[in-house]
Amino acid sequence: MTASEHPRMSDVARRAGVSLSTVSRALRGVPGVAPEVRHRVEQAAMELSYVISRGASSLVTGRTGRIAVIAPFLQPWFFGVAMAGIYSRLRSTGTDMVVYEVGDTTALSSYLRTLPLRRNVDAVIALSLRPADEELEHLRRLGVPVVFCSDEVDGFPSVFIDEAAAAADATRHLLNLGHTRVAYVQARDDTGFSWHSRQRVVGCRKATADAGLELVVVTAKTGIDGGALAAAELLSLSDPPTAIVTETDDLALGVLRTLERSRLAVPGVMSVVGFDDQETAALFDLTTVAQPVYDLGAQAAQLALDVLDGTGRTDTHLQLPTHLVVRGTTAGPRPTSSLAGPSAGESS
Amino acid sequence: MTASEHPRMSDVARRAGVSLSTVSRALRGVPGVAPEVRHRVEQAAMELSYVISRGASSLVTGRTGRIAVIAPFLQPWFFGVAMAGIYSRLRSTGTDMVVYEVGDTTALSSYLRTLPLRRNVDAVIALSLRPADEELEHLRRLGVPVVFCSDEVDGFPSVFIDEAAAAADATRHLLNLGHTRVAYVQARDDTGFSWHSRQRVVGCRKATADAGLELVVVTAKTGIDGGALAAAELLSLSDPPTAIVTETDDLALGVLRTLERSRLAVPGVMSVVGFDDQETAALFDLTTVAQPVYDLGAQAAQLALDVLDGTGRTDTHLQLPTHLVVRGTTAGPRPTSSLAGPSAGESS
DNA sequence: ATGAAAGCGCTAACAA
DNA sequence: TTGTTAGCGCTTTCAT
Repeated sequence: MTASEHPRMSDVARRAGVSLSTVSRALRGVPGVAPEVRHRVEQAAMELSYVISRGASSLVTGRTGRIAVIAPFLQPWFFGVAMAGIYSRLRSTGTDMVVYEVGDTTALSSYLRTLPLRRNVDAVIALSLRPADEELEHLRRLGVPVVFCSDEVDGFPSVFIDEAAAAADATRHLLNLGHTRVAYVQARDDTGFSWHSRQRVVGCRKATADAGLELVVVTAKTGIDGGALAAAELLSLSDPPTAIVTETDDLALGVLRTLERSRLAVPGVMSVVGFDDQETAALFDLTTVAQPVYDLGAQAAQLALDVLDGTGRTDTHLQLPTHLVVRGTTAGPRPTSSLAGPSAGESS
Repeated sequence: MTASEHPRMSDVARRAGVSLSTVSRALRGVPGVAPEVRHRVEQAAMELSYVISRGASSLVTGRTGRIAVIAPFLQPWFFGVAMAGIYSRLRSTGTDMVVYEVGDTTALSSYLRTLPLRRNVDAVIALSLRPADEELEHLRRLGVPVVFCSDEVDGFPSVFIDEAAAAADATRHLLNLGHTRVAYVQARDDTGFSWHSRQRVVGCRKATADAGLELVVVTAKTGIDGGALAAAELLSLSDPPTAIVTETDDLALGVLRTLERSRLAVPGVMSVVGFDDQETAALFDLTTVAQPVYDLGAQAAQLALDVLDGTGRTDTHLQLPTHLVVRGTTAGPRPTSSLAGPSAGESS
């Protein structure tokens, strides 16, 4: 893409028989250009297949027309969906989306430290990512436009769900069904426990506490395999639970796998609730908490856009609704709640 | 991120007591700077938290330090994994990744048409996307650096698998098991049939033809639901197949769902083979063709990088290996191959 | 409504 | 080895 081959604004100016600044004005659609002239300029630009060099204009305007999305991972379901949501809003304004993966804490902080200085983007959307407090303080002081998506952060525009309440809903569903021994599978990755993670246990614990019960918590690596291991751990307890809530659908799928391999009927012997409601949840007939991930992304993008055009305020906190989707993996506990009994193998 | 607040190169120059160009040279690490001076400059830059404005330098160098990834969708498994692969290579060179979703043909061609003119990126990686022939010709003439990932295109660097051979492998596996009525579920989205799609049927058809058999082909919308519908269609045939190959794992999952709801044993009554080997394939014990998606992305990124630094050639075609992963959804057909018993056609 | 001129922050000759 | 001088392609006062 050798720069020399592209027509420049002066080429358009010459062809339209006007000055450089007139072309600039005409093409940007600012008022103060005679309609006839504007048309001539557009014509010329079209004939030359002229497209403006954003780099050059951002050098003077200070705006890049780009927004960064930073995420701990690129691969998991959540991020793909959220990005699709973000992109949907961005595309309509012609804003480009540049993506960074900041898997571990050091990558994140090093990104954030150089952020205000690299004028590579106009704003940042942090996807399910919470920087350390001192980083946040630093960003706040600098007044850097960062929008948090799927996390609520003081002093920054944020879009999120009520994690604790959603998790509590799921737990209460189980409690109302009559379960008295409920376990929670918490995910931890290399970054430690995410914000989600911490909020969701709190919600579950509150729900069980309100019922005068205790919550059994085990931690697991993220993903299906992590869930499978966690379930094995729970099953080896001296007094196993009769219901399991997991932090994500992936974990629930793993739990289901272990259960099936152990020939423990679901929901006969064990009830399972996930979180996310991704496509596979329906496939497995998994009861789960649905969260509007696409919208989370779209709204975050909107907030970022608002901040950029001055419409936005840093204290916009947007909470999106979740709802429990009850499917076939939850039911009341068996009268005799021992895990001993024989049980039919369940579906594949 | 107001530009005025950032320290500029001249600030560093003043602080280090050297000239602008010395700072430029020192910071870029080009030879011809006294070690002592270089150190002083780096020191000054650090103290000021100076970070270079890429926009300004790309204005003069003509290089943006950015690569575009264009994909038809952002959400599906394949794209997340491929992007993670791309990113892994890009990050090490400090190249930014800007992502565009060009779902339909018009979005794609309008992107490609303005591409050479918008100097926003140094190169483009097209993910599982094949432009129309005239677009390709146009790009070839312009000499635009485009790398095709998961597709083989003449005159452009490409990274891909042997789609036809992989699909043929899957089919032969079934044939060797003794199946004589094999069906293929082909995916079609709004863009029509992708390149994959066309290649994979060819492979299946060749395999069956070589065995003197016919291949039953049905088309389906992409995704789990599409697969479920396709399976229903196949089950309602007067002479249903005993084995089904699908274009993707997602489709296979849908097929499995319909089969399960129809109470048709897998692989007892029906064998199923997917394509991709994503995480859920193992969960469902699905026999499938594994393709190295992450590597596909990483290699494509490498080719793009190579083209940029002059190392690359436009005729680099890289074929990556696939392999059939045999799991539990495939077995020989039953002796009496009629689909007796509870029969076809249930949906949701 | 239009044009001329002065940069935006950097790199790349060219001198020294 | 270092500094000086032009621009890169635009936007933006300030005149006209």
